[in-house]
Amino acid sequence: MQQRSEETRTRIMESAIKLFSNSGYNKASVDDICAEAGISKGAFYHHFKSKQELFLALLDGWLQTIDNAIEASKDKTAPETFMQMTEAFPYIFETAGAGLPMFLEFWLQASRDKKIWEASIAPYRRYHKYFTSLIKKGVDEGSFVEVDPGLASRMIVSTAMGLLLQSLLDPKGAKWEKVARESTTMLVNSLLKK
Amino acid sequence: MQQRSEETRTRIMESAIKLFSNSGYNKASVDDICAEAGISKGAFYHHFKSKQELFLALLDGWLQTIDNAIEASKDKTAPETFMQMTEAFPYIFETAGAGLPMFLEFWLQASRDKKIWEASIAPYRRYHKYFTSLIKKGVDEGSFVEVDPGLASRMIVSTAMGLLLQSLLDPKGAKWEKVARESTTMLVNSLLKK
DNA sequence: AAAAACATACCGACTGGTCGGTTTTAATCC
DNA sequence: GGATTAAAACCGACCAGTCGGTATGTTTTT
Repeated sequence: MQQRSEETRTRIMESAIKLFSNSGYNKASVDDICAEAGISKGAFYHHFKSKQELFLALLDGWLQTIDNAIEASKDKTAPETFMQMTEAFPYIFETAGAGLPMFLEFWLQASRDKKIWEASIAPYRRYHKYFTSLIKKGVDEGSFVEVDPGLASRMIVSTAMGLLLQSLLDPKGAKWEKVARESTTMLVNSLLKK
Repeated sequence: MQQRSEETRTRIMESAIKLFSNSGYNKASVDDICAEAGISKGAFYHHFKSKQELFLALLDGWLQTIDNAIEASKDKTAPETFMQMTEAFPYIFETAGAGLPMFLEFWLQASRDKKIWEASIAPYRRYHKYFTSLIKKGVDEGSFVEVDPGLASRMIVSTAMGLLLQSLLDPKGAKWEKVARESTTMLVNSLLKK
């Protein structure tokens, strides 16, 4: 039965997320990951042909969760979608401490590793397209003022990313969840037609 | 004479910036840095007692340039300062490809290394304070609408950081300099009293 | 000649990855 | 349904190479 195999694979990936987040891609050794997962090196290389492939698998899973979130808000109006996003903020910032360094790790690796870059850039562009069309929809619906949807998309994503980055650097420097909510409100307000 | 010593130290730091940017902190070995600088390992450890200390020195220099820029705009009005910042954008995005991974490296290391974190967090908070007081000044002067200066400061920094991050991931995905200029205009416009 | 600046050879710890062997699993046969 | 078997899953010792850092010696400066 392949259930045990499945479990092992999952344990490897979970351990990797934990260690990559805490120590970074380079510092977290394959041996460390194996120890954390409670398996042997042989098992590791049975499931993943290299450390990089494991990283790619992690990236894939992460992108999948985003895709799912987007899929879930498919048939809502533009403002509704934004409101739903703000509701996710508490959860995001709660879990940010653990997941964010991992996210940054993705970014950094992508800027240096061609393979990883190609695996990242396509979904990233897809998300930008989605956001752009969402804003365009809002403009066409008449609920948003007339802005350049592409530009607004870049700005919103930028604000979100920058906020997350700052919360990572200085978790106790501000009530980040509150800052994020107010920032979104401010952004959406400047977007909404009065 | 200590001029040669000074030169060697500078060469080490320049080589380190180049290699850290291209390969990252971990992958860029001390040997690599020495080879790039055209000096020996002995010379390296004569000038820096460890690899981390070199990194800290780099961070220091980088923060210094920011401090200088702030100092230069000391006695201008708030809107003027913002306009001056937009003028620096072309230069920033031109050199971003080389310097940004290094910047991200700072960030990532800071989130994991207590020593580096302490060296980063103090200046970071200082900059936040500066921005906040700048916006507050603008509000008091009557040129800005009444916003929460702290919140606005976080937002502006976030947008800048997010934009830089995006330009790093996808340099050819947009005309980032233009996006940055328009974003600033949009932000300042929503801040300026009509 | 003293000290600062630099070079070279080297060390122990650790890295990603391999490999031959062992156990577990599940389908097959009697 | 118990024995058989082959493949899948797993183990852990091991390899070649790399790393940051040191010890010791040589050159250059003052």
